[in-house]
Amino acid sequence: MLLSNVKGFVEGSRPVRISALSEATGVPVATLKFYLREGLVPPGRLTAATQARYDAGHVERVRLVRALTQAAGLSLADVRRVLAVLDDPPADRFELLGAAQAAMLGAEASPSVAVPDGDPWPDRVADGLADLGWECDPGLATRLAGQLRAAEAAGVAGLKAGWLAWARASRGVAEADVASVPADEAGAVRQVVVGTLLTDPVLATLRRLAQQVVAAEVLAGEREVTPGAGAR
Amino acid sequence: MLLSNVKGFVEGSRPVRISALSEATGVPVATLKFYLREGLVPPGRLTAATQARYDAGHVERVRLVRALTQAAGLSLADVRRVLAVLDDPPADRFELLGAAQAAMLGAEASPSVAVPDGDPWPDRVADGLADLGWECDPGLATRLAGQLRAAEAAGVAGLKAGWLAWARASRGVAEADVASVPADEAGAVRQVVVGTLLTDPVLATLRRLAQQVVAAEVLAGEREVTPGAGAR
DNA sequence: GGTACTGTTACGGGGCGTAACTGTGC
DNA sequence: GGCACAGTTACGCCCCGTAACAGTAC
Repeated sequence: MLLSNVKGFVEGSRPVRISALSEATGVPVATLKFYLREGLVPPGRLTAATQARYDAGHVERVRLVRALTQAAGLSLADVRRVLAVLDDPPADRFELLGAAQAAMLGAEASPSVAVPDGDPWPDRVADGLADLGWECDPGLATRLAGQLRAAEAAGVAGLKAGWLAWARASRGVAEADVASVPADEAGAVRQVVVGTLLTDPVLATLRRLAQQVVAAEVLAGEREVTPGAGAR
Repeated sequence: MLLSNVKGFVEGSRPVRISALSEATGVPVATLKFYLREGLVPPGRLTAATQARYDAGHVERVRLVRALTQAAGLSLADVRRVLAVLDDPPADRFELLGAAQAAMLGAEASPSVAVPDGDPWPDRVADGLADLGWECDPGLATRLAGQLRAAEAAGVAGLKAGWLAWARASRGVAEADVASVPADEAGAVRQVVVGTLLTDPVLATLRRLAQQVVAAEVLAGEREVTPGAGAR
């Protein structure tokens, strides 16, 4: 579907009917009606009691919903939260990031597995963040501790040392993230929320790619050290 | 639920009945039966036609299934694929990583959004990986291109420069990953598969934490440069 | 013989649409 | 007057369990 220049959306993109909206986005009319019903897409401008028009904003909105559900894997309930922040962005730029992130935290699995009282992870995380000089939202830190605990409980090794290494690497990611945030208010929210959500899968893929590269190097090194010998 | 030391699982953990398995894992009996039916948990050892025993392996298996579904957000179909690899790990250590990763690629959303012919991303990705000196699975590279394309189509900015920065940061993550892989065959598969899946959410959280830290620094810098002025 | 199991079948609820229906406008 | 459209209601599919049941063992 090579769209974006479809019947009636050539450029000036004057308002169109729902069938054209469907063509422009590749989303079935019935599904568009469903999104309208659910309030994920704002209603069209009524030209009569039973006639409505949709504009370029609707096209973008529909595409956004589809991107968040299909590419980022969000549920419609999560999408609703995200859209709420986009539609009503916080005025203060200092609150922006927090609000944007709060909108995402419904997603991402990990239904806040409660951490039992004696668990060492909350302290470890707090200490580690302090060592890094990271001052941040305690809610996120708790979340992190819970995730680490769950992984360890499932038998994952190397977390104690690993998570700090990951944290340092994450700084590099975040620097690229922040550098790409535009100056204008609305654009900033959108970039932070949509950008982060849609590029989380990108990072997952990059991690796997990098694992392949690093593993290949390590294995090559092993071969050199113990030529002719198998693994180990 | 402070478990792991429950009735009958004190240490020697001789085989027990399903109700004890339920108590030990915190999973309802009906759900355990469902998992057994689905083959996600191997059947117990029958002591009579209608009596079975479950051992420590079952406990671990159930916990693993729960961790993968609840903490990592996998569907049961994905869990099934992962378990298949764990149960029958590739013999060659060089194939191990590929097989382990293949088992994960059913998850993570992004249903392989087909990239249209004229799209620049496949070439950009190929060039970028070549510049980095990364030699890796073309399937993953294609996946990456598709994800980047989807993000850009949704209006995310800064990807052209950003993804390379992320790639470099990902190397650091992967080094920590690979360093934690144990020498023995079965343990290695488990660590790669389970470790990666369960710590993807950890990385997402770390990214958000790092965003807060970096953003705070940048905003502090802006304040210094333009004292008294609001956000730019 | 009552209770705790075994395996099986039937049912339920949430999520995400899709199809069908009844108007109204052009 | 035939067709496209608007809004609504009903239905369907998949996923993930849960409840209920019949038949053994202890």
